[in-house]
Amino acid sequence: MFVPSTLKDIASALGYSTSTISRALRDTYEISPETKKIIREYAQKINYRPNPIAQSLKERRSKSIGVVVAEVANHYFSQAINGIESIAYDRGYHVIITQTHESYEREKINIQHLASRSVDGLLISLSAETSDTLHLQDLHQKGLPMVFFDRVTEDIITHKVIADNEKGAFEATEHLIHKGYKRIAHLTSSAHLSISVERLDGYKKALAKHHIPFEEAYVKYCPHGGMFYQETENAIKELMNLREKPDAIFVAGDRLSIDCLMVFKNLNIKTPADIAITGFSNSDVLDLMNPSLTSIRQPAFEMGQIATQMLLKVIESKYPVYDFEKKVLDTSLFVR
Amino acid sequence: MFVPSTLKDIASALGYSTSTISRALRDTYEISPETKKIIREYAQKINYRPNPIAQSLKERRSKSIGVVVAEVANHYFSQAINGIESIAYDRGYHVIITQTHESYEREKINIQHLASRSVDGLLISLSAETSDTLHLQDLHQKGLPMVFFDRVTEDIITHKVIADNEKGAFEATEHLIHKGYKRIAHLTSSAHLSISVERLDGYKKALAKHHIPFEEAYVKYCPHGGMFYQETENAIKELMNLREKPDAIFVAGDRLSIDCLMVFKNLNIKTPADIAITGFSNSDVLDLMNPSLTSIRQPAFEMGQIATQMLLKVIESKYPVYDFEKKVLDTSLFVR
DNA sequence: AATAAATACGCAATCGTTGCCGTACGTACT
DNA sequence: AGTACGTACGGCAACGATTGCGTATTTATT
Repeated sequence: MFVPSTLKDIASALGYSTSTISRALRDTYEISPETKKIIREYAQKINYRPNPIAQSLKERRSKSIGVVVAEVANHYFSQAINGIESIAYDRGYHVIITQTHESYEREKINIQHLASRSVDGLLISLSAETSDTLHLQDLHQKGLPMVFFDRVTEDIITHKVIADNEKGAFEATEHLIHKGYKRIAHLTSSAHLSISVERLDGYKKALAKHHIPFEEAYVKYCPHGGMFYQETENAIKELMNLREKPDAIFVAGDRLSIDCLMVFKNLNIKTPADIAITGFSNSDVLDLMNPSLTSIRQPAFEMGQIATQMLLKVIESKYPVYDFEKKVLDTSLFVR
Repeated sequence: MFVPSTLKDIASALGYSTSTISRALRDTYEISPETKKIIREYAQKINYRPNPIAQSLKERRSKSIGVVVAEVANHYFSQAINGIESIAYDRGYHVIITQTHESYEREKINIQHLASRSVDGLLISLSAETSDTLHLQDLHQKGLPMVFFDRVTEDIITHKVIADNEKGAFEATEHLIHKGYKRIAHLTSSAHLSISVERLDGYKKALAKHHIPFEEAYVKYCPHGGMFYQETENAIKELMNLREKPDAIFVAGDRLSIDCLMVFKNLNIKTPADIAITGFSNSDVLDLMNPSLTSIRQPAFEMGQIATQMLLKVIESKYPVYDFEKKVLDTSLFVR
């Protein structure tokens, strides 16, 4: 079986105590240079690595951070993860990624697992199904550092990183208005997600600015964030069956936008002839898509980086942190 | 700071020894039902969770498996990961995902980290840059269970799961031949990757079957597996600058296929007018793409599942395993 | 020469959990 | 009454690494 060598192995091989080995390898001043040399060369030879499990137990930290996202197949999240890793690896932290697949239950399980596994902190983007955050409040109040990104909650006072969703949504909607569309629908994720609220606000503000009345019937929610294709298709069908059919739609989510294009294709809805569309998406293949999608892109990589920097600051702070920040990054509109 | 409660806390609160607490919670027969009840209720009340770090140290296993893939943004890999998780979670294992971004150095670091972090086993798909596998042979011979999927190596005798790459490549190439193309190029990842070799074989066989001579100049390699856009663009440019320009191209990789379409778009190469294309891809948005891509799809989810089942079988085997299997799954051709 | 200080290392406890061994008390049997 | 066994629990060591404290030996200081 797989059994790596330990300090004790080196100690008995070389005739020193484990303390001496440990100190030699950690370069403590009390060990003579010659002894250090002997020990280090031997350790090198047998390719000794300290057991991180034992270190975690001793030092009560694991030098690892847990990440909770909806799904890695989502371009926004995979880019954010790359940002997270870019910082974490540099600082000597390991990254443990978990997916909720937009399920509240899965989110609870994953977070519980990560917490009990002694991650030093958590980077969280809430699942679409999550409306109450008691499972997180509990951990937070016990002192587990956490930073939210993208899908945040007001229930927990900590660092947060989001895109300027309201502005992004405003621009996307206004873009449709400028193109001459007047009956603009809005397809979004579940209602309790922060991004849904903010993007709805931006949508409403754009309508208001241009004196277009807001129609409740034009707003469709997908409680599972588009995890089920049928959810999206039903929403679109309902919109298309309205007496006053919308002539455009603003979609508030990466997966949702793509799914929407799928629905259009399957239902043979032409765009922009039947209905025009803009949507949030970080996909890097949008340029290849037909129909094309004018998109709002979030700075996912930077968001991951900033969230990680914030988290590490809290983790490595010697004193409890009470001063938290909500960082809002700009979005960009790509007209296609 | 975040400090969860321990057996000792319960013990001193209730006046028992830690051994008794431990046994009561693990439902050992030597503890009286009444004592068990008291202890369990208290544990429930304070929401006690055993510390997995301590358990790992004691039991010399972590109930977690490490996954090494090129990048999660690749649809093939994200689907495989979903398959991996679906099995692992059911069996009580945690999944730690790492990305190589096709870098050999990163692969070494990640694997070393996972191994020393006491994962119970490894699911590996090699990076495009990896040509020697000494870092893995070492761990394997020390007894760390590992299963390869997709990008495998012959250097290590263990379970492997791959798609029928040769057949997939054969079908993709033959599809182009049936369409009437005769000068068929082949764009592939780095030459030492198993999938590259197998797909090249399939390509050659299809040519041979239809008496089309194999042209070395028609085969272009991307040593970094398409991680750099320029690599792909240069390869395409070289093909298009040949005296006898190819009239079709078979692309052997998910990322590469998409990148190829990008290059076509950027260089204003029309397909199929200028050049026809087929490629390996597990993207689920291919139907939305323009130009469209006839694709060979691998059963990624199943591959992840099977690899995980194999790995768990080795991990949980009481005796050393010497009988290994190479499972080959069928691919499917989607004509677009 | 006597004392102080520096050098170089070992011992043992600790992190949280588990498991082997021991034992006090009670019950049953010959 | 004496032996045997079962019940219900406690003590202790161990997993691997770290660290405060102790100490033997050498070197420096007055």
